[in-house]
Amino acid sequence: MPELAEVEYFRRRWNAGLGQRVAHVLVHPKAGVFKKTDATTLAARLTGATLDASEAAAKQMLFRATAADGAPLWLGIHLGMTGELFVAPAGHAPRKGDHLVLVQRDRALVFTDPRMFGRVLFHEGPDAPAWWTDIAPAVTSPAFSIGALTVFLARRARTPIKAVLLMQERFPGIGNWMADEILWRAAIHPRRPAGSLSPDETKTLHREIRHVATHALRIIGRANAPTMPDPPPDWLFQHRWTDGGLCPKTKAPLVREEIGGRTTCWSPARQKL
DNA sequence: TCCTATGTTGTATG
DNA sequence: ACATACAACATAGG
Repeated sequence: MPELAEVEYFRRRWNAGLGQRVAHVLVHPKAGVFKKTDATTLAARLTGATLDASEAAAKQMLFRATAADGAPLWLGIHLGMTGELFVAPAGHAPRKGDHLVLVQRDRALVFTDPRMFGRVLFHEGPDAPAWWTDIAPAVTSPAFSIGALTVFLARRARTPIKAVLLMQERFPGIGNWMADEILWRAAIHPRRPAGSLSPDETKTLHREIRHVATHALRIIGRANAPTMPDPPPDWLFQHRWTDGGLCPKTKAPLVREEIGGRTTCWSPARQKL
């Protein structure tokens, strides 16, 4: 489920636990989400630690904590395809798929992920780990310039633009639905080779990447609702999975096909090859 | 039963 | 070394 804005939404769900001590930690150490982490060490070091702050970048979240002995701890979570964070009562009994639970006095912070494409990362030390600092600059930051975009498209010249937009090394946080939303707004066909975009199209693409990211963060990422809000009905998002769905701009039928290994939805009336 | 799924990574090939 | 394409991971729900 989670792309840029959904990750931000889930990150904020754990805000209730910031500034609070972790009384104990429940893990399923053999779960696939701990493939890159020693779950036993993580559980031992987070027990008695205090959660200090959190951030989101790309599709990852970082929770900073201070161990009982004062050491700085860094907990990373990637939600994969089906991961979620939620807050439960302190007595929460972990169910299948609840891979990591930070139990505090007044609540339990739960990471659940049935499909287990998500990952938990852990680091101890004064400096932020590479898995956090190596994340590419946000598409809403000045570093994401038209020049940088142009260079990247040229390098991936023969790949369909849809597949290129999913590359996290340049478009951190963009996922399947955001990529389709961006191309639909920019009126660019998802099969267009990345190297075939004109300077004007590149400029439009750049503008719409920022537009979709900014507004998704505003609508979904900043929401406080207990269930995640959807974008408004004039976004492609609301229509992309409906059989016989119509383009909100042209009212013509939408099309779904696999491009770059992912189901892609577009409006043939406004996105031409 | 069969198909799909808002993601990443390893591997083969050019 | 770099670009490109695709299978594999694991599970639930329609």
